Amino acid sequence: MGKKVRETALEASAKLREAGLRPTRQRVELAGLLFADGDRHMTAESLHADAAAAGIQVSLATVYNTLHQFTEAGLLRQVVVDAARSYFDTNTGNHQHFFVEDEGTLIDIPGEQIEVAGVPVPPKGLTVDRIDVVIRVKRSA
Amino acid sequence: MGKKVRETALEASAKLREAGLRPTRQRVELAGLLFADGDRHMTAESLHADAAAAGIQVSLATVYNTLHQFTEAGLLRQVVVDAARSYFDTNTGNHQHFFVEDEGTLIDIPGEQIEVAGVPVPPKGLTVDRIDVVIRVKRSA
DNA sequence: CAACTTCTTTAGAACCATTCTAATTTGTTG
DNA sequence: CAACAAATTAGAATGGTTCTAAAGAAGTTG
Repeated sequence: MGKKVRETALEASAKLREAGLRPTRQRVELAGLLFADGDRHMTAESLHADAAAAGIQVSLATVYNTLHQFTEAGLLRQVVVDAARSYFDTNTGNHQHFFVEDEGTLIDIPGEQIEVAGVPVPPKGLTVDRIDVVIRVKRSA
Repeated sequence: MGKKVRETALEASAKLREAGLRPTRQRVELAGLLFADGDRHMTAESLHADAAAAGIQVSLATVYNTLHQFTEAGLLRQVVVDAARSYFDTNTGNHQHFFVEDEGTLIDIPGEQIEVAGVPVPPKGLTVDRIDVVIRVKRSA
């Protein structure tokens, strides 16, 4: 147990170093929180709250910085589903999402399950960067 | 010419009345601007600017109100592609978008051209509201 | 059309997620 | 450990959006 925590901290440090990010206390601890268990969705606010709950002392500004740096380093993926706030996902692989509009929560749709056909060639001078599929769902009566 | 403008104003008034919205000067003029030519994408700011350029006197607050009312009435569709601002589309039919990230512009992908297969059944208690596909494109070197 | 009710518009304040700033602290390297 | 570069932070600033409360326009009724 104690060992496990230590290991993840070491792993996190290595991961950060590989990504060209200094393994600071805040980054290591946030990485530990983020990549400990399975896939995870979050906003800056929710991560800041979770960190506080886990006893990690980190400012909201650093949470924002970290989310962006992790995203740039390919450790996280940003998910645009809501004009009001930004979501991030620890699952960086090819997958799509359900978005529960009433709750503002995301649910992963694994792997290659969804297939998008008939995508036209983009106009001259443009190349496809990514295809995002969002399935908006509502609580049914 | 004069006649054309008058007609669109009349059409707009009718359309608004049908939607349960009072045909006020602002709403009629904005509708005229929006539904005059073909499909159109906009943000609140851009519509406000276009209105000003067209000599329509309307406050930004009213532009926001109008966009939301038109959307609720099914005259517009909201497109979520950018966490920073909200886009609206006069094309309310079933279609998807290219989003040019460098420019913040949208390009329609007509009709049934795109097909999404393999959508799983949503978790218990949830029903699909809409499926959005966004093809993010970049200016190629 | 007068009187009245209800809905709209509006300027400006308020809001809230996010970014920025400038000063302090921490990590790294020789 | 000294010295420099990079990261963190509190709090201010920003920017899109919403709210507020007051004035104005539209609809209704007699």
